[in-house]
Amino acid sequence: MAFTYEYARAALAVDIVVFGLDEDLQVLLIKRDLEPFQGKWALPGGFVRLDETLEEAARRELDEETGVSRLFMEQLHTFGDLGRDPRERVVSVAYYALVKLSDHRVKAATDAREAAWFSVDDLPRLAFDHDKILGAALVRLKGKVRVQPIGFELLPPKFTLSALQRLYESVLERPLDKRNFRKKVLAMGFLEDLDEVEQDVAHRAARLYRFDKKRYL
Amino acid sequence: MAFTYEYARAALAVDIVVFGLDEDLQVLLIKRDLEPFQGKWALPGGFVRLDETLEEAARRELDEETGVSRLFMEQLHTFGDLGRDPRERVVSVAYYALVKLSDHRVKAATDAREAAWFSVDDLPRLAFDHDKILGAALVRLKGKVRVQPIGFELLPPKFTLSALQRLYESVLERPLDKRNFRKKVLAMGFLEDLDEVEQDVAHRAARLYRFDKKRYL
DNA sequence: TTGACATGGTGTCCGTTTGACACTATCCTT
DNA sequence: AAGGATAGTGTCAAACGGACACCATGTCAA
Repeated sequence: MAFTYEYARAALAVDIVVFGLDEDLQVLLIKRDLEPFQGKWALPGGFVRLDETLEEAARRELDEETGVSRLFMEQLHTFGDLGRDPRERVVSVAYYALVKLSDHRVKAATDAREAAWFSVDDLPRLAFDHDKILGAALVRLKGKVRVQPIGFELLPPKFTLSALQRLYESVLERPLDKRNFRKKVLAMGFLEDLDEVEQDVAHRAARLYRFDKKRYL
Repeated sequence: MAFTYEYARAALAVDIVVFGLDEDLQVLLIKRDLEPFQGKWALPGGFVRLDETLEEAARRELDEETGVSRLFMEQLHTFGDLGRDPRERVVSVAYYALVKLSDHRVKAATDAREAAWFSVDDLPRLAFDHDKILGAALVRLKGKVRVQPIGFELLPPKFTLSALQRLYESVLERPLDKRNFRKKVLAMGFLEDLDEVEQDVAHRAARLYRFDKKRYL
């Protein structure tokens, strides 16, 4: 089946920058199995179908290519420069997403398509203009984390204040003062103290907290 | 001439929210001369050609439809919901722009296409999902103006501190304290005192200032 | 000419926020 | 029992933000 239009049309794609947290901040990439850029690492993504919204397309492609689903996702920017795809004009709506790595690490690695997590400090050259997209996503994440508590999307349901601080330090790329950090996040009032401590650690166990969405709103 | 593709493609458009400042904050709209929504007011915009970037398309459409050119413009968000255009699937990349109304008021009014400035406090119902786009642009403008001195794009080259304050009050939709405002903007250090005063006013003349881009950077 | 009117221009105080800074507590391991 | 690792805790000073009122200057009209 073919589709014919009076004027030439660009192809419309979505690309997704998926952030996860391990020791440091990670990004999910897939290895391209087709030309162009065959064998290169790229952001997961693909073409938008006519019967799905842009965000639906992003979620579908991400699930198909990496098995990752059910995550926080937001539109980032639309990239439409000429020549960003060597085949033809492709305009790509980029999204960024945050996932709890604990939920998703294995799935991504065992999927048919080769997908892997990379530290943002040690990235390969990416296909297309995906370096640029990833850079924009990092800038956005840094800006966002200052004003909205989106960081919790990256952590398991129960976490320690130290883990939360490491997350913020990874995203902001600078050390934070422990006392000031704790003072501040506790003053925000949307952390619920679970009255539990972590298990099986080789040192004093830290208290566990949970993000209380109701209190945040 | 016709163009044929293996898969169905959405049409790609741009829409532009142009802000100007008069007594209060204004938006530039055009009256649609074709179906759908014939006779309704809408944001200027149109389809993207394959040989131009998204921003080029936005500037071209704006110039064609309203005569407005050479302005500050930034990408806002991409709107791609199903059914937002009753004819077919259209994905629109929205931009917002700021202009000095003094430069542009007449041109827009005398252009062949019916274009007009509307106060943001007194807007008609717009065609398509343009209400939603305009709402998003207002939210963005409010957020942006707090952290970046973009407001100067809306004023003539020489302006008084009162004019600057009225601009901020229009954008933020709340009154600001005169002394605190002056303290703050002068402390920022990118206003150049021109040692001139306004002319032909029926009261004490105010000093004129200029935005000093070098000092800002 | 003078008084009314409209807008310009100026400083202080207080409460909050931010950032710098160091030591003791607890639990596990050897 | 000692050492190692991380948890947890408070104070002070500077910067910032918001509330608040009066005199100055120029035009216009009586």
